[in-house]
Amino acid sequence: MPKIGMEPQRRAALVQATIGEIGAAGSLQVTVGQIARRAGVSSALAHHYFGGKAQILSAAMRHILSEYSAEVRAALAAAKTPQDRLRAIIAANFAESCFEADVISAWLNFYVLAQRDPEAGRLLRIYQGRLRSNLTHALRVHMARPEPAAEVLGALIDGMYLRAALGGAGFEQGAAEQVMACADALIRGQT
Amino acid sequence: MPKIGMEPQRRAALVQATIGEIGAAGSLQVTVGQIARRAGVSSALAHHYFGGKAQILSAAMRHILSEYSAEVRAALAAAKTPQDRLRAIIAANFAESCFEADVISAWLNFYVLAQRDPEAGRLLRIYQGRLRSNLTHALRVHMARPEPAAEVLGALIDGMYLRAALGGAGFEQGAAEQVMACADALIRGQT
DNA sequence: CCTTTGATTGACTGGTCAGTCAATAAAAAC
DNA sequence: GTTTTTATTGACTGACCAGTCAATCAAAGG
Repeated sequence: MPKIGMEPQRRAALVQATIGEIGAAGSLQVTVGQIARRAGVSSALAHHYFGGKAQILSAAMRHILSEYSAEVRAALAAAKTPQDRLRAIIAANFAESCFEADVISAWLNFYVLAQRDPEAGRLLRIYQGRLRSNLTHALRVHMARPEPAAEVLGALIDGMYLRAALGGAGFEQGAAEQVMACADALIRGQT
Repeated sequence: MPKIGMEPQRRAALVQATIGEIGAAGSLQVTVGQIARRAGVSSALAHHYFGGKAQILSAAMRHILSEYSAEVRAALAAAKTPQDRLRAIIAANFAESCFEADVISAWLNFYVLAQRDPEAGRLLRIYQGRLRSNLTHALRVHMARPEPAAEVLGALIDGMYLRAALGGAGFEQGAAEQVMACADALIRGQT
């Protein structure tokens, strides 16, 4: 019973399924067949809409990054005072929609993909650039030379993701607080 | 002309070739054939000595981790004063033998492997545990409650590796200095 | 109606790769 | 000098998988 206008739904389902499969497998070596099955369609349809596995992966990556962007933008908009902005950014980075097993695993795998696929590298560099810029702005209220601290906090957030990917225990909130504590120390201990 | 006692040499060459291939490909999807060719032997011989691809990967991982351990141990032994220890550990983490394109790439890929292979996860957790322990000890000279700072510095070092894996510019020495600056700030700004 | 268009699939293909095995050859041991 | 051990490989196989294609089905448009 082919209904019309399926494309957007199928695309979304496939993207979601891709993240789920990557998370479950802990690897980019998921077959188009697995992804398609999880999305409830045939692998041929996945190829039909996306063209190839590379495009499916790319779409999944864009989805994660855009969801992340939305989270940060919302947090920034909700920040009452300039001082709030720093905490808002850090909290957004560990919000549920981003800091979740499947997403973290996919995100880690995208770093690997970036070593091979220039497009993936470009996307990741854009993400890093935005994070740096956001942190720099937020830190400027607190310190004269915010750049080094922004760099450190950006790397620290990535490091927390990496450790979360390794599994371990209840990072979920601890991570955000540790990053905030580090931010406080950087502000207080500025040279 | 089969000489005797080749096994150790072949194993070492294959391990080295594995790291090289992973670094070149930016992925664990390197074939046993590629690894073997780089090591100058047939893929059958690689299977003969290691049993399978999983064991080759595991051996490469152990090699990187043990080289890393040696670097840290040497740095710690060379530290004159207790205050030196912290800088020594951080410097060792960014020493040439560890902080090199191929090795970083392989190390990142091992984090991915750890999501699927419990043995890889175990090894990585041992590495993290040692780093935490070393940092905690070194920080105790400077602060009453070193644990949170050690946690943060460990994650920060991992984050720096992750960013180095993404390529970018001359991290090589900048990274170490940024981590040291962060350590100073944590010590100075302790609550 | 009938035809165009979008949705959807099963079946097929060409290529790749981990792992096996029997064979060869040289050193070592007896 | 024969046997054992170690080193080494080419050739094979069984599985898996991305991508293709022709066919089917139903809604929409005329």
